[in-house]
Amino acid sequence: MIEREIADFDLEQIARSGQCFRFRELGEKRYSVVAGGKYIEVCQEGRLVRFDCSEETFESVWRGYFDLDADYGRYKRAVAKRDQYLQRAVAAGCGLRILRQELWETIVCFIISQQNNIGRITKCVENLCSLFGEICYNRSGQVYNAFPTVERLAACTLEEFAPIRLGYRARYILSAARQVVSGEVDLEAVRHMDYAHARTELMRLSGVGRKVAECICLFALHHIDAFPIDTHIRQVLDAHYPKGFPLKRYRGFAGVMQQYAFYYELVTN
DNA sequence: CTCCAGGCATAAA
DNA sequence: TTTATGCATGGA
Repeated sequence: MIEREIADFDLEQIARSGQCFRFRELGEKRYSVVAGGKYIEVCQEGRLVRFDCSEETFESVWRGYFDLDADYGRYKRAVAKRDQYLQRAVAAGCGLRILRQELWETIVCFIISQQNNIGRITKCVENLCSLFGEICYNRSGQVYNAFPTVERLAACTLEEFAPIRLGYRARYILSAARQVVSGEVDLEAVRHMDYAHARTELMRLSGVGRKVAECICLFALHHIDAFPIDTHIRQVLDAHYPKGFPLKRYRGFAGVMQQYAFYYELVTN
């Protein structure tokens, strides 16, 4: 069991922020997460966060996953004092973090996310994992499913996807998986590209347009200058930033501001 | 019944 | 290059 006092960290906000669909609420401020094939239970009391794992696993996996080495106070202090909207958004989501999620998993989840709502996205991801994800056991001997590998999904047929209820996104995922397995799109290369090149390359995948590619860049590749504009952010920009969002002010970490705004819309609507 | 949810692919202008 | 349209599903 690892215990840490962590500033600017709120497990509940992170779990509800809609960047990862594999958090499960176990109890009061207590969640499980499956990421990169690994299972962990985390709980929080005030600033004290408990990670149920070994020191080695905490250092090699979860410190990076939860972005614990970043100084979110610095991001928050950059917010313009007179920007009332963003000030409120940061106050509402003061414990958010940009996670470092596994690339293939993030590609699939955000293909599913298009023209969809978070509740149904979560169900689709659950269905996908329980059908095609490797069966694993946590430290208590409970079963969980890893996220399906790209090879496993590439070997599927559209008919096998039917019970997942992916709608028209099923063929996108199948095609994207085959593009990766065939080498047509090289994810290992994408990992080493800068933001602009990674986005362009990801958009070659079927079902991945600009918005989904930017989400993948932000939530998997940690290009935190990515600023995905979805329907909610569009409304925020129209209502509060008629002259455009001040991207220059937040150059290098605009994606963090995007996440504060997205979460704020989530909890206030 | 209609409208909408973290858009995308395709065709047409 | 920008702008219209169809697309699966389920909940409000």
